[in-house]
Amino acid sequence: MSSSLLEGLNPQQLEAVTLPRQSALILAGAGSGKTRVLTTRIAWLIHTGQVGPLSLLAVTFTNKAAREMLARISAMLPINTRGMWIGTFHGLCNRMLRAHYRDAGLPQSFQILDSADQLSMVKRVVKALGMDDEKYPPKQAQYFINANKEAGLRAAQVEATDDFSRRYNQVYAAYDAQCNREGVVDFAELLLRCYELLAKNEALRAHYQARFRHILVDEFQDTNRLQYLWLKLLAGPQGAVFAVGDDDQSIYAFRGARSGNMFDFERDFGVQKVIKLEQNYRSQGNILDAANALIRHNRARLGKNLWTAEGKGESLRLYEASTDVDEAAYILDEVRSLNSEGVRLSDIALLYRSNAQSRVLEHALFNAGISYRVYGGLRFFERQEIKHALAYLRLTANPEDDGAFLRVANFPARGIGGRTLEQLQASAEGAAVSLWRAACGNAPAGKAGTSLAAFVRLIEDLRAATRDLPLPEIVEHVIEASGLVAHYKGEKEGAERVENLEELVNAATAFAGEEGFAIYSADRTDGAPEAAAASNAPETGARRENVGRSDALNAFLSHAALEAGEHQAAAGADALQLMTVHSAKGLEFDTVFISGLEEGLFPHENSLTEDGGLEEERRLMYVAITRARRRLHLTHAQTRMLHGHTRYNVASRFLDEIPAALVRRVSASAALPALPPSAAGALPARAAASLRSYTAGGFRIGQSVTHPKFGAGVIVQAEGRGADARVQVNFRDAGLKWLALEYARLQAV
DNA sequence: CCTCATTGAGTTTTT
DNA sequence: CTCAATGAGG
Repeated sequence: MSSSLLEGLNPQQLEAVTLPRQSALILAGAGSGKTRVLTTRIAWLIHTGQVGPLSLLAVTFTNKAAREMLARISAMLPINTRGMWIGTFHGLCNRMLRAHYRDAGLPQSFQILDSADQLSMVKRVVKALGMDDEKYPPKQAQYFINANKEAGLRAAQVEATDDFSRRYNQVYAAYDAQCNREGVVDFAELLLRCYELLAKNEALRAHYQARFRHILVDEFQDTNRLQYLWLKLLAGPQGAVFAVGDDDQSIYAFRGARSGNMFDFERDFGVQKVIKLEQNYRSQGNILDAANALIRHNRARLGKNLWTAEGKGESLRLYEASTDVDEAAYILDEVRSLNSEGVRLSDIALLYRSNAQSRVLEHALFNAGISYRVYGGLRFFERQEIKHALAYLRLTANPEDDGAFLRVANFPARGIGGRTLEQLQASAEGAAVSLWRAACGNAPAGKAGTSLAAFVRLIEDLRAATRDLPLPEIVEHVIEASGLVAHYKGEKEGAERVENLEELVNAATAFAGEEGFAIYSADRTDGAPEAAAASNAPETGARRENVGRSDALNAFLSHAALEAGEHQAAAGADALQLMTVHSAKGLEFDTVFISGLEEGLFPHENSLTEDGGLEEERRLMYVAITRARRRLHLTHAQTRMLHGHTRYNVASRFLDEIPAALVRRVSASAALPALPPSAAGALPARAAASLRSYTAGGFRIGQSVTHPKFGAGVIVQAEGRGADARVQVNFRDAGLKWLALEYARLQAV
């Protein structure tokens, strides 16, 4: 099997896989075999004896990508991947911090806050500072904190110039102080803390720099500043970083990703070799041509052109719907006929720019009885009942966790009201201690004090009773003894929640039994340096079966925070796939529908005011197009219901950027009766009825028009008659304008 | 403490 | 329009 490792690679892939030890940038276009190159290189490095499995580090953005990488490596090499440093940025940082918690200034059982936990902590801090949460929304403060952490800045280093940033920075400082008191870290903190650990601890830095002879990075275009700095520090001056990315698929600038890191990387790491992977193994020619033509309109590019050895394939299809409902009907018909031709539903994707668009589509599919699956719902570990159970578990691991305390102190209800908690918070703040300590110490007299004491006793009992239990039994005991299960059993719609709680026990069982364990546990088997070894728990070198209760529980809680689970429970076997373009990244389908291709929607109107926003939208469109293997349908609607109002949209400029020769315009599907060609005639009866309000000039609301100066647009409002008649036109490029019909030389399209 | 009503916001999202 | 979050009242 090993001799066949390199078989079937094209020359560029082969060169990338077998590159000598040096920093290199691999520009890997969509569908060019990026993951294959990455995993084959790892397998090749190990197989040829250039590096041991424990001396390389590979980092991804999602757990899914990390799992896939591990699975592919196991398939290529007969080695045990357990213990290898392959994971997400956050997962790897967590692992390092667990191993060196003392050097990092963290308690051994530090807990991880997810975004919701973080927001509630920020709210508490804003309140404690006596700030007006209307004027300074906690959400904004949270954004401020994360943006600065991701830029590598602590509150003391932030240059606050205006009043708002000064106030938010105050929140940042207080928030960090509170996190330290409670022994909790947010996602960005995992990275920043790990970065600082390596930056200030020379022995540790030297150890890891020497250890990780090869560092491989997936989706490099999505790295933020802090991740880049972390990589640089970890690699060191002698490091070899193999970065794989595609600047054309950078669609997360809005959350801090800097595709500019690719330029910096070439400079900072003295990159000698930039390899472009441009042969695409996924899509047929017409689809690739469309993608290439579109993305050529972007200026900020490293430059790359995809090609395929396959034929041109089918033309793209463009359908202009009258309404969003009509658009859904078209898609439905096409899906039906494809399905009857033998295309599996799960091989068809329905993509849209924003989640709100899925509603109409779902409605149509539901009524037609077509099974579908929507990505992007509540995830398992984010469910209320699961968060409650985790809060109890967290309190048994670390009672100083105020967030967990507040979440369950009165859930299930046990007579600890808002008033009691307020008093407790005040006394905790006064003494600069956690709520737990405040509750243990000077519990107020009376009924409130009794309830608090009972809660304290409950947590202590949970702790004592689970001390020597294996992980699944800890979880089982806690969901029962906390009263959660009983509470939900008593609720009329609580059956599903009880099931989820039981599922949590199963999750713990699965977790304890598999390798996920190693990823989140402190790393004890790979000889960290003195400074580090000293900070490890006494049982250095312990085997997995000896790992203590707190380790197993901490690992499981980390897992819960860092891997919130599938977006939705896997539905029936064969279902149509509905998702936003963002969540489609990395996936591929036989047939893809991109819906809502309208100005204002895609590109989204908010993006137009942002710096580089339009180019990011175009990259997003590029990602959408390149998901398709054989068939690509593009649809837009003249009229769409959004936020309770009808909007009249112009076709997306992206449609104009695709060469007409690649596209076949289709009118309503063959399954529907043929319609007259005129725009008004093509409207379904109910839509036409609602639009039949003609203005004096003979123009109609919803009609497409052109103006000699402003170009293409759609009439969205009309008023007045005769010489006073005015219409409001939504121009694709010029935006909304009121025009007097007497003067404006408007033309119907 | 729970329920009902009002209010407001409404791109994209992983960790 | 529709969902989530907050606040008043039983």
